[in-house]
Amino acid sequence: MSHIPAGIRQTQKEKTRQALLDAALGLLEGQSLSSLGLREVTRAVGIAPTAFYRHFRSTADLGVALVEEALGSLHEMIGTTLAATGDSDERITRAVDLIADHVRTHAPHVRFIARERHGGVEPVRTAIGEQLDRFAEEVAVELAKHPEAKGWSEDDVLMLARLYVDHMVMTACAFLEAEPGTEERVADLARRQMRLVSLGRRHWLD
Amino acid sequence: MSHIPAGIRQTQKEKTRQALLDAALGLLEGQSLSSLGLREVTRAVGIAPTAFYRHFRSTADLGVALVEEALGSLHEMIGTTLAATGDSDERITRAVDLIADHVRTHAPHVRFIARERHGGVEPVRTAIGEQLDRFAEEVAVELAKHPEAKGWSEDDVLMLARLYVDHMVMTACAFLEAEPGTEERVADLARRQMRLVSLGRRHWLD
DNA sequence: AGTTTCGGTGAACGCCTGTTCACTGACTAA
DNA sequence: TTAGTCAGTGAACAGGCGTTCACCGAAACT
Repeated sequence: MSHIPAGIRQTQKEKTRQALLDAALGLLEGQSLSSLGLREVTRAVGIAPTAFYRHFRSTADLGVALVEEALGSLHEMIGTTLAATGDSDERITRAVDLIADHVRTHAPHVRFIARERHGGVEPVRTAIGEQLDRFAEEVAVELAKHPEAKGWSEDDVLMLARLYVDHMVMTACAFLEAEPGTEERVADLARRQMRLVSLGRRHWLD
Repeated sequence: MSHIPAGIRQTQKEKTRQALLDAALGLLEGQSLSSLGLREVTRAVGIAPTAFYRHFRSTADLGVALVEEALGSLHEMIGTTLAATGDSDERITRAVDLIADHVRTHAPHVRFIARERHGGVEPVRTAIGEQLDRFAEEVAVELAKHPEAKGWSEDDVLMLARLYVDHMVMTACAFLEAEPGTEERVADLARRQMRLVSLGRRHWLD
């Protein structure tokens, strides 16, 4: 008997909710959230359309939940990656490999974020923007710890952090759209771009 | 009597076609192309739904036409901007101002491109991707002309060009989402990021 | 054991959609 | 002047949509 109830009822509800999220994510591989129908999702799960309302107020609400699922778990990953040791090139290689891996294992999630970041559903756009802002702040904190950040203004650190985060998103999108077999070309491009940025970083205070 | 006929008929058809594009662009401020209905567009123009087919095969077809309208005219602008004289900082300032201006005067077009670049309609995604590829190549040609490109491999020039183009798109999106009054902060961030990239560029061959 | 809670149901509401078809009537070309 | 072209029409079809409501039955609480 656990302290948290987690009865049969709550468990089933969570399972159905997850099924709805999974089904929606699948359907969203080929369309945008603003054209995703509630009936479409419930049909894919095998429940009545009305049951949808027991879990989400609307498809926009479901979208926000998907943002959480797609990006919520990435915060700690970013922290540990940046805190890792190694010289600049090693860290760049590791970062790009990590992005490639993540896109490979979570393609639908990444596609959803790329699509809805500037998509037609305002609450979802906002949710993604907030998550990316958080990423940038977290990256900034890690960058500030590094000895290379000595003499940098707080604003300039954040500027660099945003550049890294946006480049990360850009790279993820490039992997997503890469024809099978051309991923290494994308990775090589991303690494060289990051190397150039790192070079600029080292000479920022000249 | 012009050599090109351009009779009353053809003129009217072109006018209606443009009205359809304009109406669609307006409707697309609040939704994605994949959820845009053909009836919705014709209703906004004030013609029968069936008349839509006289101009476009589908809404995807209309989307591709919108890509042409939004990006087709930008090629020469990019060329002249990069060919302009001035030191690095002046050129950066001018480029960012140009982006800000363009977003101000063509917000719906920019929003459409941002939204559909990774949107749910494949032909439109492809059309945007092709235009951005062309931009990158054109930027690469201009960069190669510059004395700073001495000793650079062709591949590295293209790498830098892609970074500039993607940063341009990123900046345009940032202007789009900037709260009124915060545009100068966005511009300042973009300029510093470009300055850092330019710094990396200068030390690439060290 | 009795009562309440609540995830899921199925019918029904009014409205929307893309596409077809035969059609009209102003412009065009002979 | 006559014949043809063709942008735009309006009705009809067969479906889709989001949302409402009263209802069921098993789990949860007392």
